[in-house]
Amino acid sequence: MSGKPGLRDVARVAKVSLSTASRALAQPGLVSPEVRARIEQVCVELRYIPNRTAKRLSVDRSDTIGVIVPSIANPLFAPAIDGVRTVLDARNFGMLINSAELDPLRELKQVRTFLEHGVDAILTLMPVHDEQLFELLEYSKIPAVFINSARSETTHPFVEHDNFGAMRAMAQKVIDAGHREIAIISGPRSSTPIIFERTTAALETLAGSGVQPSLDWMIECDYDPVPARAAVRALLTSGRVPTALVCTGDQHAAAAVIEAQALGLRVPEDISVTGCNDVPLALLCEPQLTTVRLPYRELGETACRLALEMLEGNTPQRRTLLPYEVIERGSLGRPRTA
Amino acid sequence: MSGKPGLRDVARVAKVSLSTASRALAQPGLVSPEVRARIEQVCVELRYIPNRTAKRLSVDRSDTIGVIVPSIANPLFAPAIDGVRTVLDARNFGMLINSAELDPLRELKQVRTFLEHGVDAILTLMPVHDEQLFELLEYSKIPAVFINSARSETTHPFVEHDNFGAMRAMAQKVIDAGHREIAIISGPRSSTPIIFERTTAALETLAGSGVQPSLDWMIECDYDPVPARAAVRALLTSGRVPTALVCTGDQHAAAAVIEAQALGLRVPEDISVTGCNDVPLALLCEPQLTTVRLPYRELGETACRLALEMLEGNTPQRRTLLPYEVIERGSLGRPRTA
DNA sequence: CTGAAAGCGCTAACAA
DNA sequence: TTGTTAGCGCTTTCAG
Repeated sequence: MSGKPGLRDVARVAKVSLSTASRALAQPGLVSPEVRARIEQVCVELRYIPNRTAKRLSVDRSDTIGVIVPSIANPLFAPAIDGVRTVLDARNFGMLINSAELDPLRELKQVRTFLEHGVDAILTLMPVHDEQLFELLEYSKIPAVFINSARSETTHPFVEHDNFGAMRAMAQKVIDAGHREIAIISGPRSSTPIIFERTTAALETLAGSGVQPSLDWMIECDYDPVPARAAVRALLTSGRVPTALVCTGDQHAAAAVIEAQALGLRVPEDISVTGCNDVPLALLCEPQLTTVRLPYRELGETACRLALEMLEGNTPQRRTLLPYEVIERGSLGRPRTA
Repeated sequence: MSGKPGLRDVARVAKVSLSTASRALAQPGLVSPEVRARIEQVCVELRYIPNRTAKRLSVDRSDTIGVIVPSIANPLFAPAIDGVRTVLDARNFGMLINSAELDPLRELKQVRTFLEHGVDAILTLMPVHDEQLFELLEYSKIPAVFINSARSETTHPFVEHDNFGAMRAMAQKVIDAGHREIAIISGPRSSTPIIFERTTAALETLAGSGVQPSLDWMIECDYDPVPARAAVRALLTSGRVPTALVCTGDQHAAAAVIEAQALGLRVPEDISVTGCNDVPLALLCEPQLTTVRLPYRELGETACRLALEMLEGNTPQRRTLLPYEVIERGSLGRPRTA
């Protein structure tokens, strides 16, 4: 009774056996009301704090799930993580989180660490994975769900945005508005399949209307404001100016609006701009961004629910595609010549 | 040997005792090289994954720390969390994270959960706390460090930005530029002491130069783009227009720039705007924001280091004040009349 | 340098 | 309904 009180102490003080005390807390129904009340009473008197580590060791369940994100700092993932947290919270589960910094080998290592820590399931938002990861997951038989990185070769459930559909819809809007002189601004296409998917969707959609952006109208650049703005400026100051800028992310779109205006172009009268994701920034722009909303919070919530379902022994659907929604605001208009 | 291999299996295959196997991994120096090599060999053959839960139970150390944030979604905290992660990563520690949603009672509950999970230390970014929290922390004797919420009554180390100094410096710059007609835009002052501190610093600095903003030039509003813009618009369209807008956050400043421009005012020629924090958004504005940089990543890093130091038995300094840096960009100029 | 044995705090048969 | 007992997988004295 020197250190922290354990269940053993509770039992002694309440004059019951260790197992009765254990049951009183875990399966209250199996203990007589009076005894249970007494035990609960003693718990607060002694300020008993259950030791989950010990519990975990006997039941081989940690009530904790591990989440791997490509980067904690990316604001896009914040709502997704928060979605996970929300559903975990309701179940009193803990969340171990780690950032793989976009490095598949780091992800692999982190999964191993999660395994050591005994997480019950793993969620990953990494866009690409190392081959060994799948082997490890299969070997350890731990439930895992993949967010935004489909794997046709494996059986793990995955949930993703309809990136293709979203971008196609957005591009179609631009076409429908009458634009034909269209430039595309995307993030580094090689970095993640998602950006590649969005770019492809845009391109295919334009092609469907006979529009084929020239190479210098297909820009890849980083998301930081400075390089993004520089890229837009370069595009807008070197020769022919498109009537519309289709961006694969709101960051780029915002940079485009700002930079276009700085060059004296009016948005959308002189040039239209569209984004993707619908982050808060889209509302800060003037005009506000016409964009496609992609539900990031739901991404996390859904993935987490799938994982919990697996923990209960069910086999959830393998693929979950989250819907998009085109949000029409002010940054898309008709081209001047139309 | 049916389920996952344990250290016991490793030992058997390597033909050594359980304790030798344990030592080989934990204190390699105490085991003869040949034996150690054999054991390590077997570990990979068997794909042995150490069980930290078991280890934790015997050594009463989890190599995990718990972090509580007011909100995961707030992009300001992301770098701080990432800072924590970075230093934890280097030590192979895990991070349990939770959001208290700005509710001190939730924080209390989450600390309790962390305690159950056996975290070695706790970091909290919550701005305010419930009284019981301190009692619980003291009772459980767990190392805890407070981020951005100083508590003179307790002995826990805390690290914070020099919010007062930062805002005073920024306000002084505005005064020095010649402004006297100054409005202040802040977040809900009651929500967190930090905002209150910044506002107070600004106010006191202005007062030092005999400037006393009228009540309708002291605006409190939410951080979301829409309410922020609305608030700025109201300010700018109702009577006298200030020559400078001092904002306690870049979000507000960005909204101010946008909205001022939408009303036909030039920044900084007609109206100057200053921010605080120096988030990426500051670079997206045109002109870019003159602001004060507050190191969020370091906030997390430092706090985490302090916690680790405590874990090693040291007693780190109680207060750590992080430096600010005024960043002069384009949104602050001289007033037109000056 | 290596092995045997005693737990860490809790759960879960199995008995009573 | 309650108690007894045997672990969960690992670390760690204490001997050898």
